[in-house]
Amino acid sequence: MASSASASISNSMNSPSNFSFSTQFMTSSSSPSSFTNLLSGNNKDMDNLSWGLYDHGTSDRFGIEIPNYKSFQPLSPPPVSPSSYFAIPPGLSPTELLDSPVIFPTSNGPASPTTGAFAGQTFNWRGNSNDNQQGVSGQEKNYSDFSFPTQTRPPAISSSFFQSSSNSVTVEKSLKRKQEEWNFDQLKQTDFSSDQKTGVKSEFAPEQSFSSELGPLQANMQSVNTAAQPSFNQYNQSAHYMRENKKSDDGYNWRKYGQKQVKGSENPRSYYKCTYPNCPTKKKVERSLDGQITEIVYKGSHNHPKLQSSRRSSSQLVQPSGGASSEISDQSVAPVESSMMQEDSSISLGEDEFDQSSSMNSGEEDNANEPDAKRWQGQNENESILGAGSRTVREPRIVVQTTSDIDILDDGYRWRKYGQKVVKGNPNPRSYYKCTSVGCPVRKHVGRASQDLRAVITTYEGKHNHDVPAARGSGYMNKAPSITNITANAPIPIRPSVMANHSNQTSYPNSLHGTRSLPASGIQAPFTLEMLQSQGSFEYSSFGKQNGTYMNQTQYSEGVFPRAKEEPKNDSFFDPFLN
DNA sequence: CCAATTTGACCACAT
DNA sequence: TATGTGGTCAAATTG
Repeated sequence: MASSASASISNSMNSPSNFSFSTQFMTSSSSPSSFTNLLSGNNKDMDNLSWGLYDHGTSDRFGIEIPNYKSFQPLSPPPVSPSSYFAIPPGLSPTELLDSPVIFPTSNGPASPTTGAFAGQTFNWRGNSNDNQQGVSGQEKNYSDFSFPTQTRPPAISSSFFQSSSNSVTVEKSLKRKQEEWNFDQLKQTDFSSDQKTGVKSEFAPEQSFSSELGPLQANMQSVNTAAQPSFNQYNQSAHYMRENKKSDDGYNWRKYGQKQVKGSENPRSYYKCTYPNCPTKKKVERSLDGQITEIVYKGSHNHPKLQSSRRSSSQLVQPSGGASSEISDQSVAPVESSMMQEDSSISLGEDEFDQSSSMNSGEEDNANEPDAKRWQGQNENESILGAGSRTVREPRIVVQTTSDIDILDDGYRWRKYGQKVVKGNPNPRSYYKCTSVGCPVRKHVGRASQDLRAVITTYEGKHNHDVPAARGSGYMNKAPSITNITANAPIPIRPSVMANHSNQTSYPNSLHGTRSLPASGIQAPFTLEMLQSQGSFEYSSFGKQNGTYMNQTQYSEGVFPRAKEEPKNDSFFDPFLN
């Protein structure tokens, strides 16, 4: 077959919130379908995925369970307001939108894991108001996080809540590092903060994290509600966080089993294990000198429901049954989570996601950049680096890692890197990968957009002549974890509108398997790296993390949903956005 | 006294 | 193979 190329942009970027395509871009991609693919992959899937993403809803500190979605935020200040991405009527809170059945058909979508419906509540769209706040004062702006509260939405938790919470930032090391490379100035992102919990992703929050992080985020959310809301000073939050963390309000009980000063960071890293019997979940938490959590990385997923009350004492054990009394959401959520979060699956947000997706198996690119992440993250390098600068109170970035091999995960195919090159017009090296399946001609290029390092552009060339390889060992197809991974790869921005139409994708999170199986076969997208790149015009937008997310999704879609092109429906899906 | 945290040592992995 | 780094263990410490 003729090879077709599709390009996806992954979110490596943390871009700020906005994800906008410039008109140019739009136009350039003459074919709607192609564009759609891009978007579709991202958007739809992403959205859906996002739900899937939050594995856990751990919410650490605050006990609020909010799924985090990390979205990547474009480093560069979003030219466009988040709203541009999708407009939400002033009076209407994102949350509402999310909640709206119409918008998010639970059937498909990404219903919130917890509730089964989008938790609009969590939807924190922090728009502008928060943007500033996060605070980041100058250095970095927070990333807008986009979080969905998985759980129930406690009434208390409201959009407002989110906003406040938004302050917290989660930072991924990778991001940080990158940030260092980049100017923070560019970073300014609006935050929508999804990540409350940990904070905001201060540094870069390129990504929005979903998934497991969500849990933490949720926690944050909760905590925020309870405590922080008012002023949301970063510092306050941070302090608050600290306390909360100790409590392990993310809904799970954690036992600290180690602390270490890691190289490259002045911040001590603490290691925690879930106290639930046989639960493999661990998390690493880095705190800045002032006690603020700069980064949280989750590894593995909980194989049990989270504890119920948000404010459980730290010592409290997990209730096996899961449900807890207090929060309805928890119960509802728990099952989802458990299913979603399989042990291996890890979700990473932020660049990690990006990385995974983009780098595919090897994650080489990212890895190269982020050596540190190795173990936990394994191939996924999710680690976030706090830049030194990150210190302003940002919320930590939460990363969920999967223990399983990532390489398979990212798009379901295995890839072998066969080259790397710097192409004209883009200082960033493009890695070249080849499908490892015998006789399969498919290749892909992965590179970062010259304009925004955070943006990862993946171009597929050729069509797979085989099905998606079974996962190694666990087979991502089979395991939930893998799903998780997938999700991880594609943080999904939550866009209500989008979600509505895509039933297919919506289901995504939950039914990744199916999705993946779809097809590998085709590849498709009309976009090529060049196209994208050339388009300097396209921007990620304001959706804050969404952008990142968006990007991720795109990528995700690539691998996972190659056929996007083939499906017209998707196109329609985007129409609204396009307009 | 108990439980949780701290912290130095050890181990595994990558370079 | 040696070295460095991150992650984990487990005794000691603390509340």
